[in-house]
Amino acid sequence: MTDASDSRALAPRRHDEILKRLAADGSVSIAALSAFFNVSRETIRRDLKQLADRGQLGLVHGGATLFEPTEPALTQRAQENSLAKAAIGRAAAGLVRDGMVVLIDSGTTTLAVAQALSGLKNLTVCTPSLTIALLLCRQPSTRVHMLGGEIDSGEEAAVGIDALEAIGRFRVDIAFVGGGGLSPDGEVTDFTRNGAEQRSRMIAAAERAYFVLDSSKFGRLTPLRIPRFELAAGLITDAAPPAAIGEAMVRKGPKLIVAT
Amino acid sequence: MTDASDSRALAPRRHDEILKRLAADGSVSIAALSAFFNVSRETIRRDLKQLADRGQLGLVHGGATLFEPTEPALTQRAQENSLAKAAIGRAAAGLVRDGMVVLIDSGTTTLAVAQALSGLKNLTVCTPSLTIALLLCRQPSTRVHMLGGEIDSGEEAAVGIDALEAIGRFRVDIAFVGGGGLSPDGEVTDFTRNGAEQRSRMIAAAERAYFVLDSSKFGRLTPLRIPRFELAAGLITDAAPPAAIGEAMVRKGPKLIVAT
DNA sequence: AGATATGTTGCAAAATACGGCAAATTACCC
DNA sequence: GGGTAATTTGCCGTATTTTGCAACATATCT
Repeated sequence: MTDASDSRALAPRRHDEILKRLAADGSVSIAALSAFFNVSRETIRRDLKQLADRGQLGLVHGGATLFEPTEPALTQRAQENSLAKAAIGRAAAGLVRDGMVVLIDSGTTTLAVAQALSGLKNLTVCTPSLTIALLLCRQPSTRVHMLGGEIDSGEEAAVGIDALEAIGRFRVDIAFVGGGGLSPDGEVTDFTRNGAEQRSRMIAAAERAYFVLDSSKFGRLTPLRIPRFELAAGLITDAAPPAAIGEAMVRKGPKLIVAT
Repeated sequence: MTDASDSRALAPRRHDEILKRLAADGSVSIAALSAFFNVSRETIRRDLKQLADRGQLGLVHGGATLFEPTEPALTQRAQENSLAKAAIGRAAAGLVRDGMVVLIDSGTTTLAVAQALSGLKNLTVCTPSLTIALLLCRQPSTRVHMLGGEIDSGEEAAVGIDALEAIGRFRVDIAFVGGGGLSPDGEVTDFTRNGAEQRSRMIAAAERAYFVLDSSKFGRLTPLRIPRFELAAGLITDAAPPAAIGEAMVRKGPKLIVAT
């Protein structure tokens, strides 16, 4: 209207400016933006909503911040469903014998598995998880091999090329692998391409591989299938999944193991 | 009330700042934060509670501290001579600039260096130490690359062939390397063949390499010379070594840097 | 024990989010 | 150029969230 200075271009001009400010400051406020553009708060809110739908920022009360698919912190995730995870850990540890080479994926459920291994002797453990490596290297008579590589700060574990290559160098007796969800058609899926590939290689590297997923993951949809998922020996969980999902998975190969 | 000019503090913005300060100082106080943000103590308390629920910090009376699960042996060693080590850490961090690639060896003195890096941005850090990797991967805008390999349970760090090879893949701006002792003839020495070789490669991989040794190591005799030790740019320590030792070292190449 | 500082809770005020609806602008067709 | 449909934008009322205040319980210090 009366502003006329640069109101010539419409929404896209605002969007560009918003993203610019966001990149500069880390966050933007609706009040400041509406004052700057001489438009109403609702308009800015709609702009932000559009940008949020496109995944270019994250909405918060009063404005927006850089999009961050922040999974909850590891320490908190470890406590959610901790009873179920402990049960899964015990069941998993029951499959391990003294002297085995064990591959343990990153994640909170696998951390519970690691904690349950304390009674065993002469294990060789490979893991990409900093937390698990630290935990187990303090156990006497356990040899730990850390899979190196770039650290994902959310998982606090190595991901990427170096970790992938390192996995291939091991002959593993038994692997415990996490996942992002168990899809309705009975497949374990993951959040990222890297993660899916890494887990796939873990399965391939192990004599026997077990997924460990707590029941909150049932039916959850995450974008990527884990290749060669069906080579896994089984899925260890804390409650029976819906019949349709469980049967679909068992038909593809992996056994279903419900820990109590 | 409405602080017109001041960029209105979105709740998540406060959270970011709180975490930043926490990482920098190790602890934050409610009084200081409420003064800084111009909000009431209750608001800060609610912020801290949320962050604590997410496991991102630990609450204490009057504020919050870094959440530290359980780290026995190593952290205990880190306490010894901690004042000296902190000084060394600060001096070392002063040599680092935003955006550098930093290689940090395992050990308690190097851990102090890692802790002192918190103010810097866009660092890429390589380390064989589980503890340092875990610490720094929680820092925003810091990329961590864990050197993989078999974990030495005393050092809680990767040693051996895999770590040696991984070091060679990096182009490093600056490296901070530990050692077992500073021998009477002015050379840094180590306990094990593997350790000496690993440290040697770290020196070779870096544009500039600095040893970090606290003064308790002066004159200590450990069995193995660190090959190519003289390529290091300097030795950072907390007190001047005996003149004979210091002069012997400086003649071989490395400068002597005494932190205060 | 007394004094000071901190934590906790309930409640009210302010700011913000969300939906519906009308006005203004733009695009489009004839 | 006129007219109509579609989109954008602003305004309003209500629901939700956030924040500050006050009163009281608890902890810490001297």
